[in-house]
Amino acid sequence: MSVDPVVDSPGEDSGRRRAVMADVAKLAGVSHMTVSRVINDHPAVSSATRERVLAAMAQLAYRPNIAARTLVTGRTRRLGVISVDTTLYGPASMLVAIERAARDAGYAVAIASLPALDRRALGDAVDFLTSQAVEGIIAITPHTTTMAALRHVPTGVPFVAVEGGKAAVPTVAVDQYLGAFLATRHLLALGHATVVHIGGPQDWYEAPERERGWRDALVAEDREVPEVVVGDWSARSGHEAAKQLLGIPGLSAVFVANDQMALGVLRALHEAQVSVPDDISVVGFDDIPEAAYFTPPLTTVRQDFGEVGRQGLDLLLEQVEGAPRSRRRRVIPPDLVIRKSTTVPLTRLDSP
Amino acid sequence: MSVDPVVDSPGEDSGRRRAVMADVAKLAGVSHMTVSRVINDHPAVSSATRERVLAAMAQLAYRPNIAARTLVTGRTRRLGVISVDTTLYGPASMLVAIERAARDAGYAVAIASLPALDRRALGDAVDFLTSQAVEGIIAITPHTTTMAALRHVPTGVPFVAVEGGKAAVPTVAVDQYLGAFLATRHLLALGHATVVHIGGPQDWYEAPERERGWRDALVAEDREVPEVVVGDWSARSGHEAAKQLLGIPGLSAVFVANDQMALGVLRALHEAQVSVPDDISVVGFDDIPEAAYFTPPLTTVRQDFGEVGRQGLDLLLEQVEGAPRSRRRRVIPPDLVIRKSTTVPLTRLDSP
DNA sequence: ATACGCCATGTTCACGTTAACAATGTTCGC
DNA sequence: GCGAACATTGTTAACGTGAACATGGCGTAT
Repeated sequence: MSVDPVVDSPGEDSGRRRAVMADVAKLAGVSHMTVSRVINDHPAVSSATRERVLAAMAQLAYRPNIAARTLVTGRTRRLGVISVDTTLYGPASMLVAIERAARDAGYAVAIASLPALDRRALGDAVDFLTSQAVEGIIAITPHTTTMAALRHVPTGVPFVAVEGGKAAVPTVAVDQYLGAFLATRHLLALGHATVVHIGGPQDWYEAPERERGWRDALVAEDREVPEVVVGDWSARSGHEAAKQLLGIPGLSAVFVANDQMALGVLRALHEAQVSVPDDISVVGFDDIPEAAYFTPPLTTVRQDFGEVGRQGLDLLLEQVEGAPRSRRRRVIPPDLVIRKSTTVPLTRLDSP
Repeated sequence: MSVDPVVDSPGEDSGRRRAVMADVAKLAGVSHMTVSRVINDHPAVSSATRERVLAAMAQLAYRPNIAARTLVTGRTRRLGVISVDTTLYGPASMLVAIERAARDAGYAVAIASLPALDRRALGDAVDFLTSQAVEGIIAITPHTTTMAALRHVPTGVPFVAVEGGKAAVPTVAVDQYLGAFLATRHLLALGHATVVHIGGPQDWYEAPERERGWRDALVAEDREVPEVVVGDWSARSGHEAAKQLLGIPGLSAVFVANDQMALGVLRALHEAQVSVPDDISVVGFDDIPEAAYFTPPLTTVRQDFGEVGRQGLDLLLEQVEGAPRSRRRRVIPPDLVIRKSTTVPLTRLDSP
């Protein structure tokens, strides 16, 4: 329990006041301007002087006052992230990736979570971050409502939406359509006559995209397109949706719009004594970390959320730093991860 | 595709430069000081003047320059959050709760994620946030290593650790010991002779605590204390641990240190044709949203992460705002959530 | 009627930094 | 050896806000 002697080391008068540039200057026997030059790596400082200044800075545990710097330079080097529900795996992953990349690029990240999904909440969040003087904002808002609200964001502050469909602002997103297409084609290639789809809530950008990919894959091979059952992304809703589907005669393959709902589906099928994949094949979407340990391990579509976050930051910095803005929309391809929840349908095994 | 006319409304000369206090003052025909008083709700402003100033502010879309304000007041109203892996459900939930509560209290939140779990990474993160002039820091670091590193945090900046055991700093945490005790006692009460424990990695604060609770519950009823098998929180490790346990004769109840590992356990048991709960009862820890939809729905210990986050913020603000600091450690009680993965053991049914 | 006090507002300054320009000393070319 | 270019350092002035103090006008108590 010894007293910690780190930092906050005594100034000359031990007056406890944080050292400022003038203090360093006095101790090093130079003007404050020379100290500023050392800090900003200005070339016009002799190495002898630089050493003296650095020593003084260390001795006083000097930290630059960023408020003063911001005031005079007009740059805050801060970015804002607006996010819906960072409890979800996707948004959480993107947030982490964004923060890492931002820090590497010398920016700090302030966050604002959305308490609701209406235009008002988005406006408040933008307002809040703007009042924090962020130089740019990344929104993780996979909802059509918030996407629409983006249209009303005050111009002037660089803005990027990740995982948010076609918007009035630059965007980075995983190709949901492609992922759904791949998943469905995988099931058809195994020999399933058609594929039932359990979709997500329609006010999320991903849901209609995934549905479209599924539908097009069926149409491309002239298959019947069954009715879509809609859930709300939760395991609970997947569980209920699956119970509805059990009555369908000949059902052998289900493409579920996310892994949580797929979990609910697996459970419902298990309860109904329906074997997966022998009786029914199931494909999910997202590849959450748990998916590989479902019963059975889930075939699903992996989205590289980290990459989405990094590219989103990249796109934002292009705007912030005024680089020649490249294309306004970047698309990340997903990967189909085949595990144990899909196989050849029984009907096909029966009649070769 | 019409041009958006919102905000950024034209200044008098449409010179595009952001309006400052002086501009508002001129337009309203007052001094900048009166504008400042209106902004800060100073009482000594006549309502007529106030109206005029507010109108001018609206017309110019004036936003106060927080850097200037910070410079003169010395207060940033910013807090920092350091977090391990916000991809995990617990940390993510706490982060959201902290941000909400902070914004409500008028503070902004900057984040710093830890790329590694050593003392160096923690030091860097603290350094980074300090350089951002945060007024306080909350660390979400459930590791004994980072906890130990907290000891070396520079004094002077208020600090709180959430979910981090006994530390050199004020702490808020769920009572892990109690949760484990409740879980184990529940199994014993059902009639199981003893309970096997699959523990978490020992360098996490929670792991030894949960193990201790489990052990004490067994000892309290004079039961045999089996060897602990250790996993790494992942479903994969739970799966492997369970395979090791299958050989144990008479095994009828398992207390797993988190829900993900419990998921792996459920899968391993399923693969081995062992019925849960009929052959073996399983209890998890955390109550992640998916737990209710495992096969079978998982009996587990719920932690109120939101509450931990809020209390953590509360504790931090006590320090920041210099209130009479209350106790330095707050403990949140967990809840046992009984679902379908636990029941009376077969042995007991056999011989009544 | 006058002085006192209070209310509303204005003036001046400081916060800590960087930009712009000024002022040294130093070296090099011819 | 002298002027010009250069390297190094210093001086001054912003940046936009809030604190502290100053000012003026008006009502009221005496």
